[in-house]
Amino acid sequence: MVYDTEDNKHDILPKIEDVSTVMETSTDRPLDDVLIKKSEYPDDETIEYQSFCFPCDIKSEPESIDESTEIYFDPKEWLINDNNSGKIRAPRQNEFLYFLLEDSRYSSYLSWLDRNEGLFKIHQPERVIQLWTKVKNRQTNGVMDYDTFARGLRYYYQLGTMIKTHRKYTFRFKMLANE
DNA sequence: AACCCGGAAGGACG
DNA sequence: GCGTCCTTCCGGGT
Repeated sequence: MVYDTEDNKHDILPKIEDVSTVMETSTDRPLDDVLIKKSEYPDDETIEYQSFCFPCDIKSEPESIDESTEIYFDPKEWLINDNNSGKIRAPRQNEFLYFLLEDSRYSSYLSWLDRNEGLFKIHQPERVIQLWTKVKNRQTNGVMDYDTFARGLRYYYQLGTMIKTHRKYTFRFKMLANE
C-alpha cells in the first residue's frame, strides 16, 4: 500500500457519487450485483483501492463497550476491490487503519499526530480492535486483544510499510516522502 | 503494570 | 496446494 502525502481522502475513501449511485440502483439487490456494476466504472490509476457502502439491512449486535457512542457498522462498507487481483476482500490491517484515520467519525478512536509523517496514535485501542475484528470477521476461537492486534502491525516493520516509533499506541506509516 | 519487540507455529482465506 | 496476512502465544526489554 502506498501512502502519498499528497492524496486527499477521496483517493482512498468511497466517492460520494459512487455511493449515491449504488444506493439508487441496488438497495435490494445482492452484493454481487452491486460489485459487478461497480467494476464497470472507469478505472482511475491514482485509486489503488475502492470500497463500497450502501444502505444496510443488517443490524449490529449489542456491544460489550458503551453502546451509546457506538458508530454504526455495516460490514459491506469495508469490502475492498483489490485492483491487483480483481477480487473482493476484507481490508488489510494497515488499510483498515488508514481508512479510520481518514474518516473524521473515528477521530476519537485514533488520529494523526503528523499526517505528513504518517505518524498516528490510537486513543481507544479497545474500540479499534473491536471494529477490526468485525471488519475482518475471521473465523477464530481466540480473543483479539491489543497484544495480538499490535503483533499484526509489527509485521509491517519488516515489510517496510510501517516504521517503529517505540511509543505507546503510536505507529507510523512509511510515506512516499520518507523513502 | 502495561506497553514494545520479534521468534515460532500455525490458522484462515483467497 | 500454496503464499500472504495475520492470530496466538511467548520470553525478554523498556
